[in-house]
Amino acid sequence: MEESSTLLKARKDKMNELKESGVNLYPNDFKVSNTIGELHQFTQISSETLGEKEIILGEHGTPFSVAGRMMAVNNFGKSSFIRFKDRTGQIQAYVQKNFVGADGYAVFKKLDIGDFIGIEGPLFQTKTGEWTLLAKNLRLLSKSVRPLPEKYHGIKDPEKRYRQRYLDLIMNEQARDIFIKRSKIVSTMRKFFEERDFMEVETPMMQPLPGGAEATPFKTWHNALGMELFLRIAPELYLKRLVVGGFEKVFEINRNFRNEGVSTRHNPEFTMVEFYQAYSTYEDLMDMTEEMFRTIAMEVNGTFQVEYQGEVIDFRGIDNQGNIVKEPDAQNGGKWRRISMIESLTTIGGIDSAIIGDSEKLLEVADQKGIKITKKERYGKILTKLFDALVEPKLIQPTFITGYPVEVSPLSRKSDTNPELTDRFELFIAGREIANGFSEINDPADQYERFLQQVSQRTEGDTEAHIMDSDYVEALEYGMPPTAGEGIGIDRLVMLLTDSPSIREVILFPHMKNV
RNA sequence: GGGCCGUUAGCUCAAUCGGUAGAGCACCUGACUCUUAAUCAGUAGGUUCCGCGUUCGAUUCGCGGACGGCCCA
Repeated sequence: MEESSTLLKARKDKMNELKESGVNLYPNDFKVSNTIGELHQFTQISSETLGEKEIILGEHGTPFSVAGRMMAVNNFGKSSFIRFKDRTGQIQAYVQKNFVGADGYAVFKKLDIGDFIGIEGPLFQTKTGEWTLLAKNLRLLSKSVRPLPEKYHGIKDPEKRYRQRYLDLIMNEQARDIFIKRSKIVSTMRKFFEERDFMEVETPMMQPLPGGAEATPFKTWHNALGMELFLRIAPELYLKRLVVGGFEKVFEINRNFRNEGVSTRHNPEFTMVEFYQAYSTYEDLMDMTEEMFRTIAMEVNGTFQVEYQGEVIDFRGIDNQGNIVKEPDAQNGGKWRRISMIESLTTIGGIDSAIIGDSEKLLEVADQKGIKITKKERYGKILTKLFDALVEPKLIQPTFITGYPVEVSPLSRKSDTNPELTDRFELFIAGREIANGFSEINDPADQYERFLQQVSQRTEGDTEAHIMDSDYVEALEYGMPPTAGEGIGIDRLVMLLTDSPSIREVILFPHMKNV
């Protein structure tokens, strides 16, 4: 309220006049009978059954009682058209001195765009046929002191839109739609898990040892316990402790925190779903992921295809003959492409299959192509970095990459056929990683060895390598059923399904520097 | 972290070669009882992101900084 402009002053003057004439600026006793969306439904019915020009009443034969924010006014002296909106939509109202009375109209004329109002009255059609709420009574429900952005151009400055997201939501329909869709995506996903007998759980966001991913954590401090805590980088190790405990199907949808830079694809806090299912493998999860994405796409967009930044992404998949399944349902669709990392490097990344097993030669290729890999990296890391640079950006249609090297997969079960590789996949869509899943290590001795390897990588300078979690190894020693688990980046999924180029468009309050 | 671009009225944007900073919407006053980016007349509104420098004179040129956007790492 410290800001003093002529605009604010003008509004406050009018506010004071209203107050002095006995108007409560912030009453709390107005009862709403219908949303604006419901009014539009009424008008559709009445146009068919009653014909035009009929004045229609609410369900019980009484006038409607509707509330919303005033967005525009066309004033004609003794009558005015206004537009106002609630969460379900916008409608026009007609305010006429004859109906609301001289005093009521005088109050109305002191209101501003942005004020919340309540209107009681029936619906009628104007000359142009537009169904309009006829104000028999109009009340101020909440005063807006600051002027809204311009009605036609709205608010565009991205910085302002993110810092003052409420203005973005008031003015920009597209912004609203993205977050409505986001909510629907999450609820559809939740329903998907519940229908399959998964149980939703919440595990610690503050952890004494950060684990379950390779990332730098945020640190914090617990005063009473006198101990350092880390904001979690993943819930993985806690969720698997729950599988040990007998919760055989669990999922958690929540925030993770990674202490890294911000970009169009990274926000320091982001939302993931992680889920674990006993007695299944990473291959089962690939099937389930296809079904889940189809279910969500259909529920949210009404189609199995989505256009993302000019590319049509197709979730339908292919049948046994290699043809796109023309009319799948969510369950009975085709499979997405599944290809091993090594195969993808030769067929998509263009690396000669003769040198794919030779670290030295691979480093030469990396150097030629300007991909920075330090000379002492192990084979598995070299493959992964080449993959990131040469293959990942080309994976536009949904593609599962399998056969991840052991070195980069410290929590994934080793393949029975090749102990250098793991039973793991990552899902790529539109050139970016969107999910990561694998059969879990449940041999405590193997897990212990993997942690040891990570610890030695850490001492060699890899600050993101995993740290030893002996408490977790102990949990495995009690026995964990054979299990597969997966994580899906919700923000990236929302970006995909809403055609958003930046992660900031799908996070309500993206992280910004202090001004 | 690096490169490029941006920051001007509440909002969306102009401002020629360095010469008194403008428009539309919003606001305010007035007219108008079917408008819908209403219309008409009038009024008012500025730390040109911040600092330093060059210059008779800086929104404009230079340097430094803040914040943001895009790209790269």
